[in-house]
Amino acid sequence: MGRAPCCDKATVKRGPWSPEEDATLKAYIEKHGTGGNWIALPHKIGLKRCGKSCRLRWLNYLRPNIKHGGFSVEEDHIICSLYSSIGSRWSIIAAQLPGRTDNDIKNHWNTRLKKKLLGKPREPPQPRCLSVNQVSTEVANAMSLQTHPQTLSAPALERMQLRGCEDPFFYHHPLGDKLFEDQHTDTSTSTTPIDSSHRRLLQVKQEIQILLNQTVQENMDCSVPGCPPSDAGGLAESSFSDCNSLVAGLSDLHEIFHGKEPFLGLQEANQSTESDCFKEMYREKERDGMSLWSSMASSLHPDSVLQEYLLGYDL
DNA sequence: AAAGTACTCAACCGCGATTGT
DNA sequence: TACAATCGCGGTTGAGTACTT
Repeated sequence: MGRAPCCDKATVKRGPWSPEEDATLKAYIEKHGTGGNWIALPHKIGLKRCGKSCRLRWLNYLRPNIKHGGFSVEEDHIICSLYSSIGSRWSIIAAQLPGRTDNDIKNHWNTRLKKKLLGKPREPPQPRCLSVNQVSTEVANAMSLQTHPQTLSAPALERMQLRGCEDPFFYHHPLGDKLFEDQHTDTSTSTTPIDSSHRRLLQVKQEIQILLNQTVQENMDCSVPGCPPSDAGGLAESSFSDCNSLVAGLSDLHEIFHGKEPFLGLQEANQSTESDCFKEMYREKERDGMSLWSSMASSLHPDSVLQEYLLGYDL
C-alpha cells in the first residue's frame, strides 16, 4: 500500500506551465492571496493543475522579486559556506539570499558550485547507518574505516572537502580561494566582492551562532544531572524538534571527526532515534570537552533564519 | 550537418511535519 | 486523541538546449 496521491493524476495537467496558466495563477494570487489552501486553489480558478504544482510554480517562479540565474560571487560564497556548515538545508540557505528560491540554490549547487569546488562528480551515496548484521564487521574494521574517508557518506565527504577541520567557515580555506580565484585578482580596493562577502558571512555566522548556542544551552541544561528527565530522557522536546533537523548534519560531522565507529550502527541495532544519537553526542562532548562541539554550535540560528525566510516569502 | 553527449533547470515525487476537525 | 488533509522540504527526473565529435 503506497501513499494516496494528493490529486488525480489522470485529470491533472503536468509538465511545463503555459503563459496563460501563469497569468491565471499570478492574477488570482495577487488579487486574493492563496487562501491558505493550495489544494483547493486550482479548482477555484479553473486550472487543471495539482495544488502542489501551483504552489511550486508561485514560489519558484511567479512571486514578486524572484531572481533567476546570475548568482553573484557573494551569493556563491554564502551558499558554499552555509552548505559546509549545515549541509543541504536549502530552504535555510535560501532564507539568507533574498529573491532566491531553495530550488534555484539547489540547482546552482548541484550543477555549478559542487563541480567547481570538488572537481568531479559525486560518488554514489553510501548508506548512512549500518545494518544490525553489519555491526560486528564494522567494529572489526573500525580502524580501517577511520582511516579511509571514502567510507563516509557522499554529503559528508563533500562537506569535509569544503570545510577546514578547525575553521568552519571555509573562506579561510584554500578551497575557498579555489572557487573564487578567477574573481579574486583585484585586491587594490577595499570594496571588492570578497570583502563584502566576508562581511555578510560574518553577519550570517553571528546570527546563526546565537540561536544555536541558545538551543544547545537549553538542551544541555535539561540533560545535566539533577534536571528532571523528560519522556525522551532529558532533552526538552520543544526545542528538540529544532535540533532534530540538525542531527543528520551532526552525524556527518561525527563521521568526519570520529570515523564510522559503532555509534551509528548500534543506534540502529538498539532501535534508537536520532534524538538518542544527539544525546549521546552531547554526552561525548561532556566527556571529551572537545572544541568540535563549540564550533558546531556555530552552525545554526533558527530564529533569525526563520525571520529571513518569512521575509523572503512575504505575500 | 548529423549524431552523440553533457548540462541546465523546471517540475515532479514522496515523506515527515503541521494543522484542522 | 485520532485521523485526515495539507504544507513544506529535499531528492530526483527528464525535456530542452548547448556543446563536442
